[in-house]
Amino acid sequence: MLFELDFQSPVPIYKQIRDQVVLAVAEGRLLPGERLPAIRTLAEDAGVNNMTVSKAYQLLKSEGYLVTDRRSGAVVCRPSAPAGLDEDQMVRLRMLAGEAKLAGLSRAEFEALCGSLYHETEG
Amino acid sequence: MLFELDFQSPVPIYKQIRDQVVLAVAEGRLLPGERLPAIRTLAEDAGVNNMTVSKAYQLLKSEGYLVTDRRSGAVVCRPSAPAGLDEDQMVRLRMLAGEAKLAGLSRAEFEALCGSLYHETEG
Amino acid sequence: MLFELDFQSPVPIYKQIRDQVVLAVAEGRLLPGERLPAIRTLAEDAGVNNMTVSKAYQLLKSEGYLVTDRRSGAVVCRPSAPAGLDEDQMVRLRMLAGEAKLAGLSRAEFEALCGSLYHETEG
Amino acid sequence: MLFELDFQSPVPIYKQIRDQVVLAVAEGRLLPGERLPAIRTLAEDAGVNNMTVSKAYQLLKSEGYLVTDRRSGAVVCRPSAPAGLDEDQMVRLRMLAGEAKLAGLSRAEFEALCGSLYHETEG
DNA sequence: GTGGTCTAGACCACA
DNA sequence: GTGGTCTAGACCACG
Repeated sequence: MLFELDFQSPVPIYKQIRDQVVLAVAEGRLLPGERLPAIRTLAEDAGVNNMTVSKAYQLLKSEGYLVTDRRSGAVVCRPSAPAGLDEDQMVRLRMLAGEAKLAGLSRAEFEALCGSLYHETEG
Repeated sequence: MLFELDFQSPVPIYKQIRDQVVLAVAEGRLLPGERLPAIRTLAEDAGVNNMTVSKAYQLLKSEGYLVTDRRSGAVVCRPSAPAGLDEDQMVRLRMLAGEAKLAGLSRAEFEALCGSLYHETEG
Repeated sequence: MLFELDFQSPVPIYKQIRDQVVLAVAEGRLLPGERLPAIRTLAEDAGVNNMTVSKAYQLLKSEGYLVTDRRSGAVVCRPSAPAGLDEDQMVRLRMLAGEAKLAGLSRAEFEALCGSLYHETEG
Repeated sequence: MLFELDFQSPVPIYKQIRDQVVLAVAEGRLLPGERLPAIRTLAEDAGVNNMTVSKAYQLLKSEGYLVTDRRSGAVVCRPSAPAGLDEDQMVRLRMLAGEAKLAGLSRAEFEALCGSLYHETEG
């Protein structure tokens, strides 16, 4: 099963789905060209509303991680024009850098940690 | 002025305040022991409600970035026992590592970026 | 009716709500997995503001007595990893032990009293 | 030094002073007939406002733990007519019994804990 | 429907 | 002066 949803999390469910798809792609568990389950299927499996899954898929589409083909449904794809992190992502990363510093990590430790997390995603 | 709030942002205002305080501490613009503005003062300056600021301060307190002295109000402090990133922070960082990868950054580039953001906070 | 609030009490209303929920759980009047009334419902029934109830619920959540399921609202739960009394609770108990002694109770009487109060909560 | 005040505690300072006097009496560190420091002295030593100490002393007086003699100042005394715990104390103890139960303590464990805390105060 | 957030006031306890 | 609490509304995100 691809998804582990936490209904008690403050993170919206559609966001959790989106996040887990992105991670799966980054880690190579989901390959470009591969099909995602149909909305109804996934919704039933995960015990959530169709609308919730639909929202997640639309978000993924708008971010370029997904294309919907009329015949084959939702298909994974890596962003066509990778252009570095966008502003929102930079803000989040900067925030984490600050928190890491206050949490006692040195710059080297923080870099190493980031690298190892990137590596993990090598799958 | 310490705070720049974006009232259009989906990020709650109390969270924006919290974030900016944390960043300010990390960047050395706010020193441990320094006093934060009184709730009412900040609320008026920023044009938001007292309770919004109050909520931000309580969040900061619960995270250990702030203590409220019964005599002198809100005082900045670095977490007494820095213990690395917590689980939530790790999840956020891991997510960013994945997104960075899909955005076309190499591991080295990502590490360098993280390092530079950490460095920025050296203030 | 689950709640009896005393608006004259110096104890904040949100704290009273929190206390009564905890007691109800301890006494078995509220079972793990059971739903608590919706914030608005409870607020209206009790004649208090939504935010007051909301604050009580958030406090209960932070203490692990409550989880809010994104689909079905507030659900009671016993702390997953019961780990004895925390420091604050120990301080309060120690204070009471001292007061009991000064109130003329012998050690045996105090123990018996504590036991009987625990027993009451067997519900 | 008799007092250790925590200015960052949510417990009011006057209440902390009152609590520590009561504990000291219960533990025998303060004996009936003994004099407490003058308000001004204590206030200066502890770095708090005269009013704060005064409030604590008045509270202690109203509870019967203290009498003020025009010549000798504030004098410790055990309550003249020990009459068991009052209603407020019972409520607090009952609350703790419930919390102890939810924290995983058995009735026997709770009783033993209460007993040991009482014993500690034997000093 | 749910909880989360916010406003524009207010009162109180504390120091 | 400070923070803590509360009210009576409101809007939004989520499912």
